[in-house]
Amino acid sequence: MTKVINHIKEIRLQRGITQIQMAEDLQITRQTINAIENNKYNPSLELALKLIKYFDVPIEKLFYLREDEK
Amino acid sequence: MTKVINHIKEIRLQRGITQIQMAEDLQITRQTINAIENNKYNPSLELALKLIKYFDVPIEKLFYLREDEK
DNA sequence: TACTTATGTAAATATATCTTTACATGTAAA
DNA sequence: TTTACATGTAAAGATATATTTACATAAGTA
Repeated sequence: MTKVINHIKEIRLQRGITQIQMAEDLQITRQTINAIENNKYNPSLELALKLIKYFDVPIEKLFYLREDEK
Repeated sequence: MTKVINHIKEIRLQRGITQIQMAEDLQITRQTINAIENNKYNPSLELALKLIKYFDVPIEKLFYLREDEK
């Protein structure tokens, strides 16, 4: 079973940005950021592309696939 | 308004792969491939990452954001 | 203590993504 | 013409993604 892993929280903290700031910058809700950081669900492709642009990092620094048991 | 543009059909045809072949390789339905190629909806992030891996191209060759009127 | 800020979380709701089944069209080959 | 193959499409249903509103906690500070 394949899962998407994200490193949004680490990168956000490295840069000293709050969830609130991110939510405002990206025009989404803070709860969406929080849910994604805490792996409640994956962002849509559109939001993922915006996140890549926002942090200006190559995609593999933010997201990658992991093969899991079950 | 932001839209996700994809170049899956072009790259698939360049490589001489059918929708049916892709669907089998990626373990999804042919209708999903077709719908994405014809912009009925965007792939999930998980499927987008699998597509990048499948074609072995940088993400910007497959997907990018376009700012649109309305 | 009281106040503020950042974060985690929950429920209800709306919309998006994907599957299954099915039918249609176009093209190329026998 | 008939057959096979690739593609487009539609409806119903399941699950995922995202928003809104609201409440909670922890840490830092006045």
